[in-house]
Amino acid sequence: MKIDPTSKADLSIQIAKAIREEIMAGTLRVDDRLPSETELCDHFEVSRSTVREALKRLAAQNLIRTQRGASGGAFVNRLSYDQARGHHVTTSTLLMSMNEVDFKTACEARYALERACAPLAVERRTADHLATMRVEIFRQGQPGLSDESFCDSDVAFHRALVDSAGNHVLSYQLAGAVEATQPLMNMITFSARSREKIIELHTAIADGVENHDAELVDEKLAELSAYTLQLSENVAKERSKRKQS
Amino acid sequence: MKIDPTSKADLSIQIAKAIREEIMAGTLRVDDRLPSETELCDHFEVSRSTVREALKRLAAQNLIRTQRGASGGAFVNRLSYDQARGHHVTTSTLLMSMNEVDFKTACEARYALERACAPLAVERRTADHLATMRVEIFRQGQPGLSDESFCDSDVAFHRALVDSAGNHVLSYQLAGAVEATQPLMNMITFSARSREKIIELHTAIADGVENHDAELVDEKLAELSAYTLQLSENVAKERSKRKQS
DNA sequence: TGTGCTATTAATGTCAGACAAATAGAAACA
DNA sequence: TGTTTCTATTTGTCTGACATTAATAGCACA
Repeated sequence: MKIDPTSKADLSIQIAKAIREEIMAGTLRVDDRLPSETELCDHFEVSRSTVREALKRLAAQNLIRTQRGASGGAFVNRLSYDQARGHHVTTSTLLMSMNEVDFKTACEARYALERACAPLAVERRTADHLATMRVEIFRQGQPGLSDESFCDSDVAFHRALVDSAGNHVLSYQLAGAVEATQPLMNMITFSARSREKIIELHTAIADGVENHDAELVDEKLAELSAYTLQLSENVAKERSKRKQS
Repeated sequence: MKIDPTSKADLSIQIAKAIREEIMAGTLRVDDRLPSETELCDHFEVSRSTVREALKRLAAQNLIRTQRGASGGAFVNRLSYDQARGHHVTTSTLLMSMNEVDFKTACEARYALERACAPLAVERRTADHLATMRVEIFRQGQPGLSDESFCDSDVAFHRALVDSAGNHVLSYQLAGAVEATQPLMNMITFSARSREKIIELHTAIADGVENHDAELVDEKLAELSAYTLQLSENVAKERSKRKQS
């Protein structure tokens, strides 16, 4: 746990790196307490501000949490799936918006991954997951539902589908693909799409999951993908037409 | 862009959040310069240390970069796929090690996703991707190759496979699943596994990709998955046996 | 003896002010 | 014109102080 004083990198970066490596190597374990800021100052021979900036870097990655008061300090944080998912979605969203990922690419990735979950989902779905899916479908059919709420419900439906595969790792990895692309997709297509058509496909998917019919689910997901893609192309055409005129 | 002075959350957290939201909303765009630290102090009515801690939080997430000197400052960073991938792999690795994800879950998630890429990979693979795969297979066959190098080559092979799907979003999302689980899988199984068997499967996969034979690739990936799982079970049995004696 | 209040203490959070270092651009100079 | 020097601006680091929070030990009192 040393830093290189000759390096030109910022001290707080080096210190954050040193501590991060201890966490990843397992030297520092979950819920272990880090030395106090003052002790870290002595150890790394830097000022408290520098140590604090390093700790904030780690906190921003959810690697540590801090607590005030006597017997407080910085503790190695157990990375929860929820925290990690939130981060993952944020990053994925930014990645796509900043790099101007085209709709087709996002859509393709998203459905490819979601379809990979389908076989596991139909095998393991619980009554709970099924109920969530049905509830969301019901919501989607309510008249007067705002576009935004419809989007939210759409995300919740797909999340239930993914979660029903009963694999935390899979759910986490998919969150980035599904939840980050969904709003993008909704933004582009919700003006043009038919809720009835979506609800019909969602219902078929839920039925497939309920009856352990992997093929049906796969087929309907493919349809959903094709429909979404078709919509986006229509919207794009419409836009270029409007531009010309 | 305001913070709530009555909130009990740390100021630096609130400030980071405020700025992050501007980035996500698009008010601050890629390469835009943030106000200087002094200006941010004035705006949020906090001290410079607090502003700096907030900026470090954002920097830790690669949302901004900073530059010293006149006309320096903090700039909105374009999230590159590589940066994001690195982060994603780190987080995924920690998530799995901290939550003691069992091997079966990790393996299942990983191959489910990788198989989802196969159809696209066989369709779009370039000569480049194919060459990378062949090179890695060749490396894997070299006698005297260390276990570690074999692992690295294994990761490189699978990454080439995923990349050949020609979808950046997909590659990014898969990095977490493939690169984070691979070392775990290697650690557990490399003592017991047969390199010949792995190389044979890799070769079959490369052949399948070359000949646009999606079914073959899918089948061989399934075999690889089954073989890895089998190995891990043997290792587990071996261990429990040793424990008893 | 037990219980509730208080003082202590140790830790993080925030502030203020200073200097160091880097860097771009302006100014001076050859 | 090209080069060097100076200057202004901005981030990086240091120092020292005080505020806030929270556990704990000690004390007074029933």
